[in-house]
Amino acid sequence: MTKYEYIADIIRKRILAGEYPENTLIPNQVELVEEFQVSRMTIKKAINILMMEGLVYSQRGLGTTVLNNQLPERSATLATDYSGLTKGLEGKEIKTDVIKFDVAFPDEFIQEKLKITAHQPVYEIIRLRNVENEPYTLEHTFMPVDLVPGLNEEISSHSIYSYLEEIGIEFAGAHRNIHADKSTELDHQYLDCQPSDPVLEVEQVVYLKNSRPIEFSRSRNRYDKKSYTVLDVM
Amino acid sequence: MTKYEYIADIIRKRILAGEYPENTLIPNQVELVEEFQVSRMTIKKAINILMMEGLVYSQRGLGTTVLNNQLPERSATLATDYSGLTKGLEGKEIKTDVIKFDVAFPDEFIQEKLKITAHQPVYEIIRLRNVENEPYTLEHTFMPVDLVPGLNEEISSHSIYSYLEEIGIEFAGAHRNIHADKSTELDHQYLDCQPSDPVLEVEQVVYLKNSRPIEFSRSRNRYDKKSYTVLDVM
DNA sequence: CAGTGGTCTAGACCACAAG
DNA sequence: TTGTGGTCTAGACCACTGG
Repeated sequence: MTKYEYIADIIRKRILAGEYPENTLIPNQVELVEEFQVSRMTIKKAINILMMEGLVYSQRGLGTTVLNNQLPERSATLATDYSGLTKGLEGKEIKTDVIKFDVAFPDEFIQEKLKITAHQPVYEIIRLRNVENEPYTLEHTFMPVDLVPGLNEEISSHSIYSYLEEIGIEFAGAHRNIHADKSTELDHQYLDCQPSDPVLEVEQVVYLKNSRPIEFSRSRNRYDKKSYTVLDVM
Repeated sequence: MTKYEYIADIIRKRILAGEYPENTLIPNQVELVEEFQVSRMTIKKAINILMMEGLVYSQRGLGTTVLNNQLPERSATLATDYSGLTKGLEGKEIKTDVIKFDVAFPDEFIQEKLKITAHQPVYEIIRLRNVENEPYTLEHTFMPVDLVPGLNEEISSHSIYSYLEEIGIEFAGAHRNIHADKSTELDHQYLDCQPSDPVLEVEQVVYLKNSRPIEFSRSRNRYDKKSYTVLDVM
């Protein structure tokens, strides 16, 4: 844990606890320098984190203001949440049905997305994630076999991402595309939705630290159960 | 223009020009310090910008790698684009029909979103944006009157955001929620879509630098014409 | 004007990857 | 071990806000 992360954590707690109330200024950077006994650059970096989280906003000449407490809305998934399931679901019962688990050679589309050749096999996995016994997301995932040795149906039925973390795989980031679509036969069957219901589809490519794509997936969500939130700071 | 923005611009151009090819390392930070005659912190900040744009990725001990050229995909709107229309539409003919332009008192929902009281009037504007004579987005917008003096139907029929920039209004950021919905009567009428077609709805609150919300809007998009892309760097 | 945050420096030390 | 990027410092100057 770096100093600036540590300091950001403390200030965040103070904001959430109301110690620094909404629409007021937090102590200026010089005062924070004195409190934490660090350089101002370090304070600045800590505040930057909070600004990217949408908690505060800094203005030259004025100070740093606490914005309205942006708490998690309804069942929305933060766009920075890439494991597919919201952290807000912690504590709830999550059950995963593995509908398909296969190894096959990729078609051209998948080759392009995962930057691999036709001769490198991929896992093809379809999973239904249930939360509190209600269908939540239907995920269709492709991963290169050579990047994820030892993946199997048993692991898939729990959390693939926990497994990846265990074997020391580190992620660099993800590219997502979010759009609406008509529901298909498969959606009706598994998401338990009506033919007239739309779905929210999220396509993502997840990259490793070495810049290789490790996953291409499409997840389809009931339109009334899931949405995405994005926070832009300019 | 700060030094680090200037340097980021130059390095970005080199990457896009192929001078720093994909999947190769760019010169290390010490070399860049020598080339640009600045401190390493400044080089670091410049590289950070490119990393947030998804162009490069830095690893301790290794260097900074050029990632695959992430060019704009299909008709996707970048999530950091808050004016409602993609910059990729530049050069195309955009026509705006103002369907409703009213001033009224806000209901509770809008009061909450815009952080105002029931006695502060708001503009309520419904606009249809057409691109190349095809319906593109149906926007339903609320803005506090006191923040945007002099807004009228004529201005609304062009670009509200250009007007806001002209009168010197500065934005701090936006909160967006993206989800799918069934299409309504209004959608069928204006977006020229079928009753069975879903729509992609984006709700956003745009904040000013002084942290006041200036806009709450819902925009509804044909599911086959628009999507959102989000880039996460961890 | 005084006070704020934004940038920038020159140098230091550390964590990490690779040979 | 060497070279890389990540962090951190102490101080400086500047741009902007408000009175």
